[in-house]
Amino acid sequence: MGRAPCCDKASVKRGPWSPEEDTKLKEYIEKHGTGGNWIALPQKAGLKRCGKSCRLRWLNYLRPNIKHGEFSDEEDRIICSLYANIGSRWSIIAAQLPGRTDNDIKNYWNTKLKKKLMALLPHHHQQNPPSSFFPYSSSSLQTTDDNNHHYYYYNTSAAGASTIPPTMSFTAVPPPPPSTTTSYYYNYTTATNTAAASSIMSLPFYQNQEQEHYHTQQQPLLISPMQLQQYYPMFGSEGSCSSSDGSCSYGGNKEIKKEEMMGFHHHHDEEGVIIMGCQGEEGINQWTEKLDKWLGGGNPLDYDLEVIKQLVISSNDGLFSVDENKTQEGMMMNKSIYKVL
DNA sequence: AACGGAATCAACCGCAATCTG
DNA sequence: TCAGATTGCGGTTGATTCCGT
Repeated sequence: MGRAPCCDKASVKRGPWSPEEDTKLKEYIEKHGTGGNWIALPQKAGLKRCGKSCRLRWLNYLRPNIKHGEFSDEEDRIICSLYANIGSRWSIIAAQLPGRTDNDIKNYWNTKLKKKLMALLPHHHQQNPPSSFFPYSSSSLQTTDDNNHHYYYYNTSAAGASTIPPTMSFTAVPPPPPSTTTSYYYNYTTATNTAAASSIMSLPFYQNQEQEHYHTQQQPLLISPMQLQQYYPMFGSEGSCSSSDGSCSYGGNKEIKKEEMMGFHHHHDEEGVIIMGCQGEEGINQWTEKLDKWLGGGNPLDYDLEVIKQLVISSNDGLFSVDENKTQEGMMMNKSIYKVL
């Protein structure tokens, strides 16, 4: 037996709501509540509408304290930061924006905010977008900066998670190393639960346009450890680093001695990627110092802008032509990277 | 003024999760 | 425990408005 339709489509009204229908629905709910049963509500309220339609109309338009109109810069920042961390889970994002509905935010993102961010992108990115499915798939991302430096990323978030996963991580993968060298990756672990995720809302996500081209080949495009500690206090992972010669190289041209990695939490994940982390003020300071040494500094706030840009251009929504060859190339690159670990 | 394409956004659709008897 | 009912969500559609020519 198939699923019963939620209502008889032939006998219910569809399309835009009239002011009279709005009034009926509003008055009924204000007087009786929803009764926990949207399916039965339209009949009780004297509406020839599907229960689903009533629910949508109430939640998106009629309920009290709905905010309409322009989104503020702060709201933009919140949306972008959350999108960068949890993807297109509009209901969760909407929960952080009082008065905004998931539908509103979704529409705003798809029609305006995404384009706004795209406008900040370097031209070549728009012409040759990298392929990825950040943040909830296990796939690679390749991109190229203005100096024709190549970057490879690997997202280690759980694929297909229906709720915020216990941990989310994003690993920046430097360019493939020479075949004889062990590669070094580093990783930032983020939110542990919805409460932690909600703290993302104040995460600064971008700086002005002038700052967007700062990075060099040695700088993965991520938020800084300082930011991480500020917003994700639980940051850190456990384990130990081991490799055949006790050292790791970064980007194929920077050797990181095993001793230098001591003092940080580090381990290989199931894919063989070295995950590093730190805890406490001292750990953060050490981490920052090491990163400066390993990576050559840079403005940490710019990391977010790049992450969000990658999200925008990788949304795979048909706005951009995805080069399948590059996708495959990126995947193969990552596989080859794992092999040398 | 007329037309066509782009932009906007309310509403719908289908699926998965959750609830309930 | 299970099947059907209901809810909630994200993707998509299509009517309307806007804007450039």
